[in-house]
Amino acid sequence: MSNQLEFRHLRYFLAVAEDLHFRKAAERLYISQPGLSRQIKQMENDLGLKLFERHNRKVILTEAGKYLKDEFTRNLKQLEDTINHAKLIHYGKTGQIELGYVGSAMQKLIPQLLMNYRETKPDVVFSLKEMDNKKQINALLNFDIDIGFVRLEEVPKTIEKKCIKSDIFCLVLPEDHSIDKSNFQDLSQLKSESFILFDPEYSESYYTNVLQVFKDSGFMPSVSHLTIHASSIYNLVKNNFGISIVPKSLISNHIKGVKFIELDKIPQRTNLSVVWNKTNRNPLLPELLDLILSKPN
Amino acid sequence: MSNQLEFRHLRYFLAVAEDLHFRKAAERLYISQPGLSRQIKQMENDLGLKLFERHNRKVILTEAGKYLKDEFTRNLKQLEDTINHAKLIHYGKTGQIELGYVGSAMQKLIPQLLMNYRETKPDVVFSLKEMDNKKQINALLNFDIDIGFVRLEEVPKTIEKKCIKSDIFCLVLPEDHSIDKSNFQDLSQLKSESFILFDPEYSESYYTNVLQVFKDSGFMPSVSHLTIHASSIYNLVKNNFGISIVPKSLISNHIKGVKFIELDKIPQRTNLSVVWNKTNRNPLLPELLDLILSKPN
DNA sequence: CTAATTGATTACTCATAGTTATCATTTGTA
DNA sequence: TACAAATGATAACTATGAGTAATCAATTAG
Repeated sequence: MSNQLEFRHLRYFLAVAEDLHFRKAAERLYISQPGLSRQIKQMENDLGLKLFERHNRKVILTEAGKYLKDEFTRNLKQLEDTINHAKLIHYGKTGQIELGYVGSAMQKLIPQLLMNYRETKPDVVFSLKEMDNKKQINALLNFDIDIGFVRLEEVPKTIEKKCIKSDIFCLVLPEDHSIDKSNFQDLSQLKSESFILFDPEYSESYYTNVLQVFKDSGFMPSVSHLTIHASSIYNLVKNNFGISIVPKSLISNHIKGVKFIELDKIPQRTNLSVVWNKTNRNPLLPELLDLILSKPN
Repeated sequence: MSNQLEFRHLRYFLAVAEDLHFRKAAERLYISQPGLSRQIKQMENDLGLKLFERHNRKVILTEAGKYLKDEFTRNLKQLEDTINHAKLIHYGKTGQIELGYVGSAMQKLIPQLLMNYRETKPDVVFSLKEMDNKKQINALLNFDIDIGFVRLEEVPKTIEKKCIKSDIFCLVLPEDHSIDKSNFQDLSQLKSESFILFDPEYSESYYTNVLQVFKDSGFMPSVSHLTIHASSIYNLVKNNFGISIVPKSLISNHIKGVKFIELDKIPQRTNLSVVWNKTNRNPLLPELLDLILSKPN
């Protein structure tokens, strides 16, 4: 079904939809009227719906036809823009950057970065893909992305890495928890709690880093839930399913029902790094890296 | 240029872009390798750019090719969604409504209307077109739109009209103008000012209505600027190019640098009306009209 | 050094887009 | 009422070009 559909059909359909007149449309398309009639009919069969109501001496669009007229017009226009942009890329006038990131980098960093970059290079197309640390490294090696934002300490030799943000950890507690900033001294106060942590599947090295925090406090936590999204953690904590530890940068102002305590005494930090492939030849990459690395981290 | 391009080419290109291997891709597409090679080459000629770098024993995407891979994938996906939606329309499961409006109706009314409607019929596609009063009437007669929002008193016989909002006028003055709510009594206080008004080209009947306001106050205003957008009026007034009169509904909360005085004493109102074609058979229309007309205006 | 892998080239064939000629139906008009 | 013009559908034919099989050239692996 709808596998024989070609652009030709769309062009023909749009011509008829505009003129509502097969002969005129055929003339405008430089083909014969019977040929046009047949193509439209074939298209109708193919899509499994009637595009036109043929009355004795007039042709009108069906409801579905009206809808498709608008959508196909948009679609062809978009395709044309796409091709023009591809030509710009081909002739080195502009380009695109494929960017991978772990969810936590989307909080503030990447939106800001894109806004800054867009000021100087408004034509560049960004393609954003949320992926975990491992996937980003693989994607860099295959040139599927040009640049990544990861929480990793170790990367392969061909991958370059530069830390751009060092974050302290924060405790996440339900709003009415007995411990708060005034009486908190040490993590060991919480050894009997159950914890909600980021899934090690998502970032191995982040997980071991967090576990080290507990080890340093002299206990191993009982882990009740593993999750991938910070918002799930907040929800679970709010509803008393456990408590958690997250990097400070994952905290935004408007999170209701939980409270945070900064763990500024412990040595562990979670580092957000830019990573890229040394052998990547994307001409836009050096400038983008300059922009990122020139920032006061 | 790029007029021979067909969906076939996109499908073939995407297959090769995914496999980076002509033979495997050809197999997957159930065609022979030479056929595939030729189609890709033809596509490259047609677009005027190289999609792949063919090395001795490996094929890689060019920058433009990478970009096109993403875009074409998106495009085909979108097209598929479009066709599925058209089928829903065809089988009467849902539909689309083409809606025309004068700019001033976009302020609050239409967004709210759409939000209300979407609650009950989330699948219906709205196609919004800003058009002046005359164009909307024509579009209704040609069934190019299903419903319109106009400021008109007279409409043709086949067009139905119902007033949904009656607005008083407001004076628009620069913030530091000597006249304000406390000392304003009558428009004739402003007979020596120059006025910025909506272009009669955009709405004849609105213009004559406004002129009647002045006539009733015993003077004809000197008109310094004509414009189509309310925001231009506010900007011009702010910068002391003149003062103006606008319908109250065009005023939003966050307009800086100007002040407004309601003209609640004068009899003129500017009416916003829904208009539709009696003979329109769009099955979604009656329900939409119900929703609009049931509202306390 | 041979065998396997891979994309390009060449010469063929066959499916189908497009053509010409014609029909059926309707509408406007003499 | 009859005749000419208009409009889309149908049928039979043609020719363009998508797809094929066979082969080549270049490279890599064992």
